[in-house]
Amino acid sequence: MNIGEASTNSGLPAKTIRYYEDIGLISPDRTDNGYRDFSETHMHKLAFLSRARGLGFTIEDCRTLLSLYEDTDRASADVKAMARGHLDKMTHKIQELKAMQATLSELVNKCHGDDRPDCPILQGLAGENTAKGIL
Amino acid sequence: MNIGEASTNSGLPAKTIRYYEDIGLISPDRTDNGYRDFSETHMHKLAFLSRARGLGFTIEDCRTLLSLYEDTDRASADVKAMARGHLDKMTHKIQELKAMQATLSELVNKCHGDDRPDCPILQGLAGENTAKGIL
DNA sequence: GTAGGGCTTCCAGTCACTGGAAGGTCAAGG
DNA sequence: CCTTGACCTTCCAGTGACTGGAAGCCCTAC
Repeated sequence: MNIGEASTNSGLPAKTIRYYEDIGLISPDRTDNGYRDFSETHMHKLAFLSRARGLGFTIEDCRTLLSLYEDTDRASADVKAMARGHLDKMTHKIQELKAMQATLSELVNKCHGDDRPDCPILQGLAGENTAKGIL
Repeated sequence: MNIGEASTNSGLPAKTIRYYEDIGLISPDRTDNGYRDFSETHMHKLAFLSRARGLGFTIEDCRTLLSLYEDTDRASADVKAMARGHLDKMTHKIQELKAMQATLSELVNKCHGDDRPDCPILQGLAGENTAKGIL
């Protein structure tokens, strides 16, 4: 299977697949003409990578996960620890975003949004928040 | 005020302030010895930038916001539209992260996490999800 | 005069791709 | 046999928003 088909089947752009080879995540065979040739095993790995990336794991996490996946002697505790670490980061990120969202929407609600220059959003950003300091 | 003090007062790393000058967000004066010299006005801008970045606005958003801030003829509607656009992106991002979080925590909960190799997390990533397809 | 801390510039690296140029390969149609 | 077009190859550069580090100047204190 050449890269176009591999791309279609895995949902990963061809560029991304080449990049994954570049950084050593996969090493597809080559046909005589130099084209990459993806076996079923490689397709499984691409699908694995696509899912892991889709869950927000970093490339280095994916490298580790792939090696755990291929290591039949792994301890599931190792995988679980990684996943939990990643979950913690996600939870933290969500909290952060929610805090930003809350602050900004408060400012947005205060802004009448017409053609006059008076703007509580800019005032908030400038630190002129006369009410309770939300920033 | 030189860059060290400006950094302390604004909470922005000196490197970041230099970077902001590089990309034309601020243009502090220079003293005879070549050191940057930050006026009160510049410090206000740095504080503004720090808050805007803290709310997740991109650098280009910040550039626009700063110019609106300095334009006393602005329409608050323009600011509000930007802020709303940004809020939408944040909301979207939060949804995305929550979806990842939900999927991954489901897998984590299924994983016993001991020294045996059997691991629902890896199985899920590999697409061997025998239950309802959560991935 | 020398030690330290702070300042300057410039270059390179981060992360995970993504775009584009220049060129080789292959199957179909004329 | 030639061309056309879709595919593939490699390599280089750019993204966003910094961040780290090297090499060297400036200023103050001892």
